[in-house]
Amino acid sequence: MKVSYHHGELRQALIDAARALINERQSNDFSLSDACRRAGVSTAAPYRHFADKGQIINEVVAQGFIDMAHRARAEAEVFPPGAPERIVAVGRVYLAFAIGEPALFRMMFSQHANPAGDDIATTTGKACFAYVLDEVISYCTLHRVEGDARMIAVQLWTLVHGAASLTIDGDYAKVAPDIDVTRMITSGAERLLFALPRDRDDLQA
Amino acid sequence: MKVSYHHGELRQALIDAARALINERQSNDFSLSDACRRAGVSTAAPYRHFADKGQIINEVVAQGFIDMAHRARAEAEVFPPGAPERIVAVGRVYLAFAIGEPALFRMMFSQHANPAGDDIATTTGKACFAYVLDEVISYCTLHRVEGDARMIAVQLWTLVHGAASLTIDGDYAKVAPDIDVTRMITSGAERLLFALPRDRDDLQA
DNA sequence: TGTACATCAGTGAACGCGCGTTCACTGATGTAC
DNA sequence: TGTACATCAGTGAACGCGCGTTCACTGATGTAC
Repeated sequence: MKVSYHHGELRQALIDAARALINERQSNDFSLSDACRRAGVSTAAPYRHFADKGQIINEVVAQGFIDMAHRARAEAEVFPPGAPERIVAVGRVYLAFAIGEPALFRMMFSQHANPAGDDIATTTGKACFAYVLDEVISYCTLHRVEGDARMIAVQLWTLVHGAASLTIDGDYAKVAPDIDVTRMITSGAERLLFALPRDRDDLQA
Repeated sequence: MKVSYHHGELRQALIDAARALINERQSNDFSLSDACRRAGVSTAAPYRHFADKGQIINEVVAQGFIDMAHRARAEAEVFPPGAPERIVAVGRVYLAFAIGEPALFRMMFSQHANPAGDDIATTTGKACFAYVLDEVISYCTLHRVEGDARMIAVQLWTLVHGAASLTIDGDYAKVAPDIDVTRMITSGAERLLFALPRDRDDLQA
């Protein structure tokens, strides 16, 4: 029930509406007018709170990163530092986030940073990525995993990110519909983390 | 020089124009009118060759897949069957394609297939993915690589795809600007292909 | 506690814009005889 | 080889649409005295 002329929480309401629209339409080109309709205000109202549409998108992306990092942390911190389950938890949250809000996920990862790189979306994105990498690096350090910990962390991130992308874009379904994505990631992560390289000629071109 | 009233190659010219615009604007929402301008025809002309804008997009995506598969094949077939360089070549082409035409790459992989899945974009996409997987599977089979060849193939695909995505979206730059993507992929691929699992408790949750 | 008033957060109408698509048309092309 | 004519591949003007944004405005809120 609308009880007063002033909305009170319009800023956040518009961000929420935009996020909902992005997810419903599975597309990043939601319209600001739609978001206003959903929030129950006129199309001019947003300009009290945002400079333009782009700023709302930035805010939505930023909140996405905050949510994702928050969920990952919450799931990981159940386990003690160094527990392998922490890495599994982070990966699971990453994949679940992509499946839960695919269009938002795509937007989060395809914002080309402004040159300065100091907008809210870039900042929160960096923090989120850094956390993901840190979990793996901590694990590697604690367990003296062989190899460059930072590179292994990037490899795990890349594997999970690729799996999330190919899943939500329906590409696995086209050519490997039977694949169990979680199992695929887990087995890949094991090999990346724990593998002893065989003594053989390698892939170096 | 326009020599005749009839264009002659308008169909392909429009596809080319659309592809060029997609790449120039780094965005999938190019306008059909722009493509017409570029091809030097009126905005009504496309409707002699295509039902609607969507059909042009499908065609662009399909040609993208055909190009990518063609290039990968060309680079791979320089080496004899079973050579590890074949896999490297396919991965290199995959990454180079993404870097060369990032917006097209994104469109290719985020077309949600129509329910029937029988449009040209889906068909060529399947063929392209299948070829990528087959290269790895053949290698694994020939060299009796330990583990499920199909799963390893999907893991390599996923790793390369993730790397391509994170590269073109500028995400590595945010948090690991020093990473050498090619080296990261190569080292990851080696571990995925040649690793002997260590005897230890694993990541199974 | 009451009141005057500055500030704030909305309204609703309008704008210019570029879009995808349709329409009746016209000039070029290819073919049958 | 020449001609009549059906077909084809364009034109250019117009359409309706929804968009992001601006504008002058108004009603609600909060505060100083």
